[in-house]
Amino acid sequence: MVDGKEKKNFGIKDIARLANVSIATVDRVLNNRKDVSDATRQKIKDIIKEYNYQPNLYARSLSVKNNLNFAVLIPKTSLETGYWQLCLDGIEKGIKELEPFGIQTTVFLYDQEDVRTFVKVSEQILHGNFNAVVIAPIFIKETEDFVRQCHKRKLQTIYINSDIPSKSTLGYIGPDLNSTGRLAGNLTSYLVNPGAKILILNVAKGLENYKYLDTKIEGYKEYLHHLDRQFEIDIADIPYNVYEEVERELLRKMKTGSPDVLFVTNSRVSVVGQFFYEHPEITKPYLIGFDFLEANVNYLTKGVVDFLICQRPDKQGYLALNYLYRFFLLKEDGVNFKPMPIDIITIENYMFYEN
Amino acid sequence: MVDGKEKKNFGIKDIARLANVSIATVDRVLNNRKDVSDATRQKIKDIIKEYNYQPNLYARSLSVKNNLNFAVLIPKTSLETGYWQLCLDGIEKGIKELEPFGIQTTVFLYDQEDVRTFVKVSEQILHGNFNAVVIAPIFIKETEDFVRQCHKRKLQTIYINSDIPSKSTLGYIGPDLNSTGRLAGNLTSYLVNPGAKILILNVAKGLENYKYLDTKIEGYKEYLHHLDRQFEIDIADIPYNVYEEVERELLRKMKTGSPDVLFVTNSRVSVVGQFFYEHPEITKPYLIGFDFLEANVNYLTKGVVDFLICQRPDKQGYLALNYLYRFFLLKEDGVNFKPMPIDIITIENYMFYEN
DNA sequence: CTGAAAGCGCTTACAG
DNA sequence: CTGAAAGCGCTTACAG
Repeated sequence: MVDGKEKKNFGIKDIARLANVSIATVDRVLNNRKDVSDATRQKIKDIIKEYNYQPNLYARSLSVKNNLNFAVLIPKTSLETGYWQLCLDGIEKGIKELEPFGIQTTVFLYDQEDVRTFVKVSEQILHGNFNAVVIAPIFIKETEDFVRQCHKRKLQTIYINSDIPSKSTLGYIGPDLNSTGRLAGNLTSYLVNPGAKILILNVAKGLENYKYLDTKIEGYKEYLHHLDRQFEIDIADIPYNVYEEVERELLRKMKTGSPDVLFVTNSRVSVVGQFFYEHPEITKPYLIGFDFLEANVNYLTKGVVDFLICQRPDKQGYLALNYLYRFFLLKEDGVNFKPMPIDIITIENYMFYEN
Repeated sequence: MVDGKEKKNFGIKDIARLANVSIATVDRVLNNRKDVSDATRQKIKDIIKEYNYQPNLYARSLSVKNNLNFAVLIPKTSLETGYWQLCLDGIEKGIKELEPFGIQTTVFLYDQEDVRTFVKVSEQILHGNFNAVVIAPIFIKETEDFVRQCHKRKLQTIYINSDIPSKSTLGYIGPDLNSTGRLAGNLTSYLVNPGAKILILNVAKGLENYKYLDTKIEGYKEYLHHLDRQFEIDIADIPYNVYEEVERELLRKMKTGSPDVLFVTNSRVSVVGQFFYEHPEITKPYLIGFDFLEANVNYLTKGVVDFLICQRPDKQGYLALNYLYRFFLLKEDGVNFKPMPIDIITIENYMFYEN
């Protein structure tokens, strides 16, 4: 090495030299440990400030023998709700990034149609040796019980995807559901004339977290009512997993005066898309729905779905792990509420989404 | 440390032990250096595969004495085009992340209204000791000259924000301009009836990179013509920096039959917003423009601007630095073309954008 | 073709 | 209250 004159980063050694102490003492000051006299502490702090010292996080990570274990508790993907796969993708990306820091993350999946599976895996987590758990709540009461147990055992918790009343220790990362509904209302308002017929389709009967869609619907209605344009708003509840039921309901609705806009409150918009694709004789209303799932994008490209509102489920999971990392390793504070961006996807920008 | 049983990461030492060689030899294989017999090389490769060895990038970064110097060459922010500040924000974020890796990045700003400033700083870069330069091209010819000089000196180049015909070595990260225009056309199509009057406002006369807006306009017209709905499309070129000119032109246009949609081809939509805000007596058409600038968002919240199409300028700069890091440190390949997401922002989702 | 040793910037017992 | 030394997982001259 004869590069000689190259500037090294200003590091802990330099501080020690300038302060006439050992690096161990500098380390004590940096990490706010005790056992340092006020005089030396102040001297070192001054030097840190003067030279604008920035710790090398990679060196820190390399030397610290962290033993962190994180758990992730989310629903498993089903055919009907490919949504959770996206969430898992982001989580897996996060897991890979944390591995080099010596952080082990274990994913636990539960069946969102079977509360017993939730209880079962949540107990596994309690008996495992975890420092924190990322939770996507579906079963409100059981999640509350679980979180209470976690806190007893000093297990940090953080919610993603949907918030519930009883608080986690580190907050919530996910969409603001009311705003999500309002945005759908906003888009709707550009599509129709005063007095238009609007049909809200809740293709969610049978899903446990069904209730949380109400917040979206409220936001939607609230926005439209506020415009005061005499819209005729109707709502239909349909089982989430039976195409025939959707078909029957839609055929019925279409007979009694076709709506101008169909607002599907969740990712099941592809089923509605399928209906209009298979019934080309029926004039298609504008169609708005949620989530960047393959089936949904498929009907978007066919021109059947007009707008998809998306909330980056992958980013939620990724960010949650990232926050845990920062909380434990960088000692930063928790989040409390991190609203995700709400994206509008059409046939002309879907191809650039999320890369 | 008496944690004893905790699993260490499987590392270079373990490979060395299993292969009965020294860690130096393992390193040679890992980094594809020569001076290793085929037999040992194969043995080591097998072990790497079998145990799915993942190098600790932070250890690597810590040990490697990299001497990388990057340059960034972008326009400086002006009152009229706060856009470049956003770009700079992302670049500064990237710079901070690269610092712990011992990478020094220097930002050079030029005046997009004065080509001499571009020539001047680009020469500084050539005489500095840089390994790569991130360029936001405005002056086509001068950029081409500069890039040619860079390549002579083995300086890697990468474009952001807008692409130009003569190639950089590492590609382009930015929006696809034609698609951006098409998306605006797509939104327009939802707002109007057949035969509607549409006015394209090119508030860019006097800007050097004026021409590149043509690509957007082409995409816009192309999309609308394709719909075959007898739209009446008009276009107006207006100086980019004089409100009075915008006012005069708009007053004139409004007299000869008010358009239904105004499409402003760049970030100057706030000036048009200002016009309608100051002329409440005039019926406002739908208003579509570009970029998440404070002034634009301001008129979005006032309900004057309807849609802002945004291309994450901060992310471009950040990604460009990230790619350089990966190219030099992780030895990954270049990009060639990385289209940015194209976002649609309205009064109901702007508050969650980009956090 | 191969290995022993030093070093990257930090943290962590341990000894005083 | 303080410091010397070992170690995190890699890379890099240097010696053979």
